Amino acid sequence: MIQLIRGFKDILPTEAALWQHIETTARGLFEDFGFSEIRPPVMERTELFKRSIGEETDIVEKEMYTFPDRDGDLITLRPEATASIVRAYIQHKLYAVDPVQKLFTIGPMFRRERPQKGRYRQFYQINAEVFGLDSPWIDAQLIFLASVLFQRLAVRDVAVHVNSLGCPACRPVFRENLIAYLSGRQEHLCENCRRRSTRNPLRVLDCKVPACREAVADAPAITDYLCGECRVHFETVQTALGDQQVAFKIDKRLVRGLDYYNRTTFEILAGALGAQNAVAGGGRYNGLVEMLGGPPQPGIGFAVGFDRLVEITPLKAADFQKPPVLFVAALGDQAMAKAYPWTAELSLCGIRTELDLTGKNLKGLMKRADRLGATYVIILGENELAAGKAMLRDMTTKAQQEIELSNVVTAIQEIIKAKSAPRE
RNA sequence: GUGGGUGUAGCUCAGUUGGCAGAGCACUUGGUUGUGGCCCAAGUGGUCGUGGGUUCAAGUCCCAUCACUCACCCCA
Repeated sequence: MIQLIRGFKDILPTEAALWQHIETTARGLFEDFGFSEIRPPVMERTELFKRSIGEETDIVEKEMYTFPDRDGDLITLRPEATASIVRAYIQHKLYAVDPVQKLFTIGPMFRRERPQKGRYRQFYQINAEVFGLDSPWIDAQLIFLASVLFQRLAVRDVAVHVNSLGCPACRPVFRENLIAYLSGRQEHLCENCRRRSTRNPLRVLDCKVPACREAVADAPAITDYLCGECRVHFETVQTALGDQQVAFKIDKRLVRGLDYYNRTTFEILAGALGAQNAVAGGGRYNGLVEMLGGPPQPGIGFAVGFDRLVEITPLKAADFQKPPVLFVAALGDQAMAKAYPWTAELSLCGIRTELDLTGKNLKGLMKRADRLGATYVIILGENELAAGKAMLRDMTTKAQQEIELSNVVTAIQEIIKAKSAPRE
């Protein structure tokens, strides 16, 4: 048997219902806050990711699905969405229409890592990106949006971590100080961090090796080196979050893996996830648009790990299934010939109708209707045909009533709509 | 890329010292001529992940391999 590729997975019908619910919730939330959907392709020129994410990152160095196209051009399955969205913003000159663009997208990403809990080679993200705004209020709003999304999905026990990475004016100063600090304690650092301590010293701060954590416990904090503008920016973000009762923690070790971040960065962590505990992460990337050939417009965005969200929401897939409202039990060829057209009519009217074609006897059909969770069963057999009627059974009350075959479609519609209307 | 754990029916899992391949659930049929859930009975269903080795005999022991899984690393 041919099996699916390692690290990939099927979203089966029973789970897909919950996925749809999460997607609908996210979509509705973003739209209410003025975001529009964008759907970039899942493949791009390799160069795009190299330049945006950074040559020295793990993603680019060893995790991308990259291969030559027929003509020899290198193309890559996207490991994240921001690069593509920035590319689209530039390529279609969206900034010319309005530099301010608030966009979201939902779709699969690909990274060739070793699979484990909460980590797949094809995984899904909900992304939100905002271009053209440098205001700290939008930083806060994005963090707020992410936390509202979790609330709406009944997710509890998440921790919002925020930090500021400064800007080209202040980060270099911090960087120099950090390098100086690290050079004095090389012997306490792991092999990775020794290598990183000059090349990418900020990454040392979030190393999880206990010895490294200890060694950098009293390392200089970026927040002490912020320039005036960055300081005010960061403070305003905090004020806004506080005003909206978003609980957060300043995490001076939060530096994040992608090269393009500056100023605000944040992560949302969930305890229930095990080692892969980040459900969302993002930050500001002023300069990225320009670096990729666009105008100097600021940007900020975040990604939510869809698969991880599915794992931590207490919502149950079973609650989102859509069982048939009406199950049609037609006994015999004549009954089937009669039932077939009006069954389709009911479906076209928006009533979930299941015309059973298994050819079982009535007992078997009733059993099947029950298992499918049908609200009503309509029985059409020889007796009913002879009388010009069909028998409608309410599966919860067991009450049965006869329906005239002459106007069976409208009669059933009225009964079903009368019952479901009060719930609106 | 590196380590640990696990692979037996559709699902969840037993399987003793190496000695006939098992249970519960699900499914099919019947008990009930055309009425579901509960109950009872019978039945269907197996490349014991795969390949090799040891043995009179392997689900069980050995080697290899694949898959899944958890962790390292990194991130959503």
